[in-house]
Amino acid sequence: MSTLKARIKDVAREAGVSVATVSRALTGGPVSAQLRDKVDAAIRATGYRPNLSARRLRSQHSRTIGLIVSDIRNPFFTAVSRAVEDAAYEAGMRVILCNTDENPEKEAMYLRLMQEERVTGLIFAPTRTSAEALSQTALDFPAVLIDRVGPPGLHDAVVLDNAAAAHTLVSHLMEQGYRRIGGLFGNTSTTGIERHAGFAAALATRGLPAPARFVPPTADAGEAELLDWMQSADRPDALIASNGQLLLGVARAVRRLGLSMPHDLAVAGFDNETWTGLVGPGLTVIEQPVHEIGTTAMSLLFDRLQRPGGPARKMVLSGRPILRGSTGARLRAVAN
Amino acid sequence: MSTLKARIKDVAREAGVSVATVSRALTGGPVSAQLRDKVDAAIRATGYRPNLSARRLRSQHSRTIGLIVSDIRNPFFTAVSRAVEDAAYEAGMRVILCNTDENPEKEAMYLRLMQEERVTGLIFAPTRTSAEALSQTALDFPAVLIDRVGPPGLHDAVVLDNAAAAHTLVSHLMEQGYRRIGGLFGNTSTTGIERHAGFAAALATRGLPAPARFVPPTADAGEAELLDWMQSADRPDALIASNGQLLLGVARAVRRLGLSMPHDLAVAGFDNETWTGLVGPGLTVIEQPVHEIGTTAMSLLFDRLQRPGGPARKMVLSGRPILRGSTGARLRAVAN
DNA sequence: GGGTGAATTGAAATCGATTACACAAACACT
DNA sequence: AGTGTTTGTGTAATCGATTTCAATTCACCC
Repeated sequence: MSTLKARIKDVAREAGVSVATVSRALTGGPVSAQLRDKVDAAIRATGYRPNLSARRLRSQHSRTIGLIVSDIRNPFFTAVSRAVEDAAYEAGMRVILCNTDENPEKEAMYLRLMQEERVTGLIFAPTRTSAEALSQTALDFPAVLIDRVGPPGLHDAVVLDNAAAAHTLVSHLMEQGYRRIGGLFGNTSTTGIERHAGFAAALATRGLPAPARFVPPTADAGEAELLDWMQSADRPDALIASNGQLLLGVARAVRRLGLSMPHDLAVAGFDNETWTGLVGPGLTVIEQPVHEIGTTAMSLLFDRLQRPGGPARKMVLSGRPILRGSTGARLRAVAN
Repeated sequence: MSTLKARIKDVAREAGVSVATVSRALTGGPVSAQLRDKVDAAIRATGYRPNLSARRLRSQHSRTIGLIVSDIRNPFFTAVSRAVEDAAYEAGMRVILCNTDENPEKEAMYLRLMQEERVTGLIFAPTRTSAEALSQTALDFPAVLIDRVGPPGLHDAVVLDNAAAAHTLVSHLMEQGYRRIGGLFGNTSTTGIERHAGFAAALATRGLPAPARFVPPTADAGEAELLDWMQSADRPDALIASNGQLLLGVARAVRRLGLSMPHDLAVAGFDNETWTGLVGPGLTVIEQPVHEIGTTAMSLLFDRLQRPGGPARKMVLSGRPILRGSTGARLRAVAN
């Protein structure tokens, strides 16, 4: 009954055995069935719960994995983190989640925290700046980078085939007849750069210009940028947005300007968030395998823990294009 | 340099002081400036990071708060958890996040985990079943319930004024001329019950029937239920959905049936998720003060930690109605 | 110049568990 | 019967920090 205060020593006294026996009963060591029953009864009687800090200290493994993302409110990271947490708890591990807000200082601080928690491993979506710094910092535990790549060869990684996905979207838009295709990219991560590369490469195949703007990856920034862009001279007639937040901003700007998709502006983007099928004619997007990204990251991490040596592995997953009305076929003369 | 292995003892040797002095330098105890500098230098030289497990074990406080929600992918909980985490890290505390999927067994298991982690406090959104069981279980730490109420007088709580909010939505619909107003409610939490009460009360003021359906709080369940409902005889011409997931399901069903809002069906719901202004004519919703719910819960928790005695406090926050086109004015004869 | 008190410092106890080691009993095999 | 092995158990060391307690220094004040 008197919880909180019961220690293993109390259980041992109650059961009339040594603390070692209680510990063994707890952790599945060799204990006779008879004593095991006594211990179980004593645990129930005392309301004993093991102290995980003591256990971790003595056993020298934390059974904890760290997860550092920019913002858990971003549905992409939410979904990934859910997959990571499920896999972790499944394996009897805890997760420590940290939000960096794309702030390199916070990233550095949380990396220190991970050391202090003696995490077993880390899953990390670094900003561009700290992805580079990551080559300097030696970590005491294996890390798997997700979504964004770091210095090659140093850490395991799970990423989308960003260039290919962007290429797919742009090709689709070109097939639909669009020629003035703009791109809105996040400026804090390597994904923005890679997606821009695919975007530019696709347009280059037809010798088309590739007007691009890099902004902070937030809905507000995306909305403001598009409002500005659509009122400028080089207004595009099709647009790709390099992540869910920017796509949300774009959808807001489109509504605010009273534009209709795809007639006034064709729109395509990344991240098949819950609502993308519901706005306007439906938004064409690249769906990222969010759950697989999380589970794959955990698999890589567990593999690495079992075989610490070995070369870094990079897992490249493909996105799935979901074509909807926002890029709908439009009969138009070859424009421009 | 040699990280991972440096213990406080190594730092002490390197600095030529005792471990006690290093500890005091670390935690801001009384140490002369001279020795403090030496210790700082030794810490840098050794790459020392304190072991939080050891620290927690000895100091007997974990500086950790637990957060148990049903599903972090629900944007409501995502936003609340972000607020909680920010407040916690601000106060130098860690957060342990757990997802229960509305499963009472998982809830019980995670409550045990909280005991084992010796959390300083807990923030918890219980299901209906475990909200009741909560009166039995004595916890070793203060808990603040959020979103959903437990047995009165036992724990601090932060909730929305659910009945009033639902009443507001229904009144608004009645003012718009709707008379066949249905309600779709979640069946796992007390919020569904409270919102249903406000819904029924509002309709009762005009002697109108209050057809209600209770379903699992998921988009799929909401969609399926509405598809069924709209093809039945007692089809409503206005509907309220008691949370964001159900509202999402409703929006999907509306689109799938090719209905137009509000002409074929007026729709109102809870949770002003990012996309609610973008679908159809915009969805009328009650916006919950998600961030305030999180910060208020943390405030209540910290207060409670400082003054352990005292009566349980229940903080009731108001939702903010956001009227949009999905319930837009419609000139119609007094129907039914 | 000696007594008083405050400020630093270190040695050792302690937090609550796991685990190395020793040992006893039971068992198997020549 | 003697030896070796396995199994179960207890004692005590240990993990890496904080904290108690006592000792030392030093300034200050009659």
